[in-house]
Amino acid sequence: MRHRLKDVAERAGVSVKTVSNVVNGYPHVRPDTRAKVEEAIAALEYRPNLSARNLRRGRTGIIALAVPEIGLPYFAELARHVVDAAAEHDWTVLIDQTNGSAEQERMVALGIRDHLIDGIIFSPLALTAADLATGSERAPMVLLGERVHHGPADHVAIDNVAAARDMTAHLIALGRRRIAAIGAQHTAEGVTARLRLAGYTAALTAAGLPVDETLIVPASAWHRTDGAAGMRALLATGTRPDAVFCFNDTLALGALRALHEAGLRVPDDVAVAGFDGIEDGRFSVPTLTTIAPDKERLAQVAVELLAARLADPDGAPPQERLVDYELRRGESA
Amino acid sequence: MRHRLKDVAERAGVSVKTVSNVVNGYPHVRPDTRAKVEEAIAALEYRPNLSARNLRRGRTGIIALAVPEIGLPYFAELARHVVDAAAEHDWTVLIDQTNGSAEQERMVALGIRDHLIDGIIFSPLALTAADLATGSERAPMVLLGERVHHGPADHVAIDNVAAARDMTAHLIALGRRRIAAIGAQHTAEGVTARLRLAGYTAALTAAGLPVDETLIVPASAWHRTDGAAGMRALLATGTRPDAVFCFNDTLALGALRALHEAGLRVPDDVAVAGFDGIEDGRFSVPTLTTIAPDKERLAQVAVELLAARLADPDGAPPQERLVDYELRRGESA
DNA sequence: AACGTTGAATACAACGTTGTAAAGAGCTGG
DNA sequence: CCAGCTCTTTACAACGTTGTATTCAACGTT
Repeated sequence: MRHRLKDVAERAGVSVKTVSNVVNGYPHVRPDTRAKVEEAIAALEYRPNLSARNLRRGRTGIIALAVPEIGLPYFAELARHVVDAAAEHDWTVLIDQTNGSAEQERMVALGIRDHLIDGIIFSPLALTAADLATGSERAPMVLLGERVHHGPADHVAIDNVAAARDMTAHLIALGRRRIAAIGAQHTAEGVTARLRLAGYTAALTAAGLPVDETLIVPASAWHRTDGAAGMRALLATGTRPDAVFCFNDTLALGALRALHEAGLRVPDDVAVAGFDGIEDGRFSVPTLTTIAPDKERLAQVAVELLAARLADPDGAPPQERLVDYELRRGESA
Repeated sequence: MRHRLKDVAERAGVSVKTVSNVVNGYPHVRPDTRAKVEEAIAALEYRPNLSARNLRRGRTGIIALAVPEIGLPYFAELARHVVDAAAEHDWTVLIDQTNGSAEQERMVALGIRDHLIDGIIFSPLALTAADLATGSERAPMVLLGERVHHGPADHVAIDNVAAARDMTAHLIALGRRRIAAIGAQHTAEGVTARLRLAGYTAALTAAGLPVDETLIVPASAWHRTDGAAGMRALLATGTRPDAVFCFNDTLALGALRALHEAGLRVPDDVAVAGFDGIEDGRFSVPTLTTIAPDKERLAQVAVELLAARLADPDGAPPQERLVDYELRRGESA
């Protein structure tokens, strides 16, 4: 049987509360008492029962990170940084996979698991502000990545429109004129896609270039395979673009693959740009030109916001924070 | 304020226990009573306090998955499958990052966080069987990936030696004779590395080929950057190999990159093989020939073993289970 | 009509912890 | 030597849930 405070107390010859005081670092404990208690703790290998502690304290020390898919490099890298940032607060991170389904995201937003978590960092794919309308009492939430306009929760993101505009402008500056985009989503859900598309068209328009609908390729998901399929579709039309802006890096890696199979050279024949700054892009052949958000900072800010909200639930009105990004040049564009 | 069983009970005009019975699906509840209670639950948006439930039941419904780094594709993909498999048991997965440090792994093994988790699936990098010696009472543990010889816990893995032998034999069958290996680790910790190296040398010996120490390149970590560095080091010696067996896929991707930078063609000049079957390898240029363990099955078996151990802690003696792998041919070898 | 049997609902205690309030111990200064 | 401190330790209750034992009602059987 596992040991409890009571067992430690009996062995040390003190009260249960004194042991609790030692465990929690309460200052007014005589050194010799403390020593006795610590001896007993060590001898019995006592470890607090967190369920009981949580029940009593009303906090669990666990925060959730909800992402579409933990297997995707971007989210995996993000998760790593969130785990690191949360460790600073002695928080444990529980990872929730929503698979990008509105259904599962709604469950997360509704706090199906609240009472188990103190707060949640949520990277929604499909949900809109309306879905997020806070019910009466819910664990504090920080939204990542999307600009859910004036949603009811704190929010951290990069400026997707500006970043997409920058990247497109970069391609234009390289002398490219027929610039395709892969990853458009015309559904209500594709918030990110819409923002990046907006930046793309803005840059084209600013440069006096036409927005050619046939160069805008939709992708329901943003996996490598979708990027490859999109690129193949584009090439199949016969009108070859001289550059492709993919709305994330995995799409871009898929596109690189399809271009390679088609016998086209990157960037000579077609320049390729991505978005997300994942590690893979630094080692692909060719290396990827991409928008690299400061993921570490993103995670830090998210955790900070959550901490503030936890300390004072009704403190400030919902915050909107922007995090820097960098246009990282690789060989692909 | 959040609602409790008591609030629901008052609203429905029944006892607290009756509400609890409804919540838990206890069969002997009259339909009209059940209806009243369910109405109250819905109206108050009642959700059970899991801390209290856990305290009472002695279970938390949470299992931990401890991996070196969640940002690495292999572990990210594995995590995805574990989360899916755990969902079948209504378990939530908490991901622990050990960063491959023996220190942090020991903490996990010692169950620093037990009492919060019902069990743990552990993919150790640095720990040996000795470190894992179970203390008196600890959450059930399933080991992943390494053959910690007759450790005290259940264990799932693929046959690393056989897989490495197969891959090396494959390279030999392609007509390669100077086959390098990247990823060797001569420290006590590198169990996996040692097994894969054993398979490699076994295949060479079986084919009557010499084991050339200068072709065996160590790598302290197995990231892309280490693979690139290893490959460069290999090329710098002046004696070019005609094939490279990298002990995991990220090393291989790094090696591909370094070969590309050196102006060498893959597989014409140098064949490259990896290990792990990560998604990236299907889209790299060239695509990667690799050992692809059945990760989904691996996760399923691990979860099953944990479930069995949880149901009956002292049931069977520690199990050793092997999971199939596949030599997946890509363009690189 | 008394009986056991089954079904439905309840009261109570317990899970292990910590906050509160209060008691005990040891000290200082008058 | 006692009043009035401060420091240390304690008893008790409470967090919200569920298992056990119990009560109460309704039913069919003899």
